[in-house]
Amino acid sequence: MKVFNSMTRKKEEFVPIKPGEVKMYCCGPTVYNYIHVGNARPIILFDVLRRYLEYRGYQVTFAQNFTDVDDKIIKRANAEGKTAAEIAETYIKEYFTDAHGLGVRDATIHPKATENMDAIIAMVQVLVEKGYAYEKNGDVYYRTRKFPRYGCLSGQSIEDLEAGARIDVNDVKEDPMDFALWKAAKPGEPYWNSPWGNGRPGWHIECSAMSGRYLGKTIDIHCGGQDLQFPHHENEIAQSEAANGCKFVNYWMHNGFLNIDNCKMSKSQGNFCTVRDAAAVYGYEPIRFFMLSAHYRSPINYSRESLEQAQAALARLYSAAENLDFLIKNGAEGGITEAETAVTATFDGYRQRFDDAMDDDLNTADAIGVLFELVRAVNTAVEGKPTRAFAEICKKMMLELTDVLGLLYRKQDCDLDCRVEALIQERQTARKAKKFAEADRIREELKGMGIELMDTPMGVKWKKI
RNA sequence: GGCGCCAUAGCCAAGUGGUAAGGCAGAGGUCUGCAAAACCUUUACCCCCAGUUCGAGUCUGGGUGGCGCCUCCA
Repeated sequence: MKVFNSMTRKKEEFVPIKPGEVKMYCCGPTVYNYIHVGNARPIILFDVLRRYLEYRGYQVTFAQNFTDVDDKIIKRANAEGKTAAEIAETYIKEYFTDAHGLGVRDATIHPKATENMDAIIAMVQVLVEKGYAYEKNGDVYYRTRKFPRYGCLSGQSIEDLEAGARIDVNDVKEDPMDFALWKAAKPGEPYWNSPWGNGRPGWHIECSAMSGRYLGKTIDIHCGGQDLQFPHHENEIAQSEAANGCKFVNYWMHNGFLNIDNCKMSKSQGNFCTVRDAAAVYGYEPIRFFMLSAHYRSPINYSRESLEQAQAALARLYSAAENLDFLIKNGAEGGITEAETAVTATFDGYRQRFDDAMDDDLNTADAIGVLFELVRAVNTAVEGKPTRAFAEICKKMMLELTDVLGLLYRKQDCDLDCRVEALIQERQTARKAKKFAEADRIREELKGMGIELMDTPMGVKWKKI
């Protein structure tokens, strides 16, 4: 498998540190609000990366943190008269509602900054002892000039970075590029005890500390949005490598932005749309499909049209899958025929092309193309009256690929199923008696329930619209 | 100022130098009591100009147009 490494800016063959195992870390959300559609992009994408690695036989340990102490959380807590912990807890819960809705599996571990203060403080201490950090009035700052590789990820020297830096008046710091590892507590803020007095961690240190604690000093893959490349990931490198004295990350992966009206969607710009709101209009799964329909490093534009196209494309997938379910119940008995065997013989080719696409830096768009080609082949092969056994093999093949992408996870509603089946029976009776007006009336009634019927030689199929 | 990205059909979007995947939308057809789904057919001067090459969407240079990071941000 090849992945584009943001550090070297090249596609590289992926070689894990330990054969058969992958340690990956993804920067998770700061929990002060519902996640927006832009936040969902890395969450979905790296869920697919994890699924694909597992599909290829790797044992994956995947850590995704929650930043649960931070200025924005504190600000919101104060505004609502709650504690920061309450705000964080609320939005962690909401995060999981959205993530599960989007078909995202839980990471192996979801560490929280507040539950890892010991590791964070210990790491800051090491940095101070090694001379990479200094304390000033209860704050601790990282001395960027002490770390020669600073800027390696963003491809910039400290001088270049400073030249473009916006005004940052802070007499406390030795250098404008220095960043906070620890912040002295201000009145009304949550704090923890430390060798430098009461305070809380800076944003960057938690990822270094938790990545080290849960995955080890050197990890295989570290991922996140492109906007984290600088300064967040740059700072993580500086912290981890200075403290641990070894390479921090072998492969850096960054996803492109999600735009809205061709502008970056971000909370700070206020042009964001929450996953919750988008899902209310389009459903969760089309959001996932939309994200995977383009390459992860390209910018994508969120729009009504894009989401509606994703809905329609997904409907084709569901329609094929449900068609197969129907045939598994109603198809011909007996072993698969010669003609059917000829079709299943082609399946390895689809799988291979799918894998090739995913191997090429996670080309999900290409992989989806292969999936649709498979769908057409299956749809064609299944015309007439196929055997149940054949339908079953086709379904299995299809699910094998959709599972890697995390698609087709929509649940069945058993209660609804029973009512629908009963009405379909009534309509069939009417049709046999050639009472077409009555039959059409029932079809309309079902349509009102969001159910669409399809008459076939093998019986009536139905689906949710 | 520094670093970097993108430009493929009406729309979305892949594409190891050998005359363009896939999806959506549109048109025609097959099937159907009527439908729906499905299937078949159909839709591309690959932003412009040079260059390298037997051959370029794909490489090089130069334009034009759009975008990102250098500040909290997925």
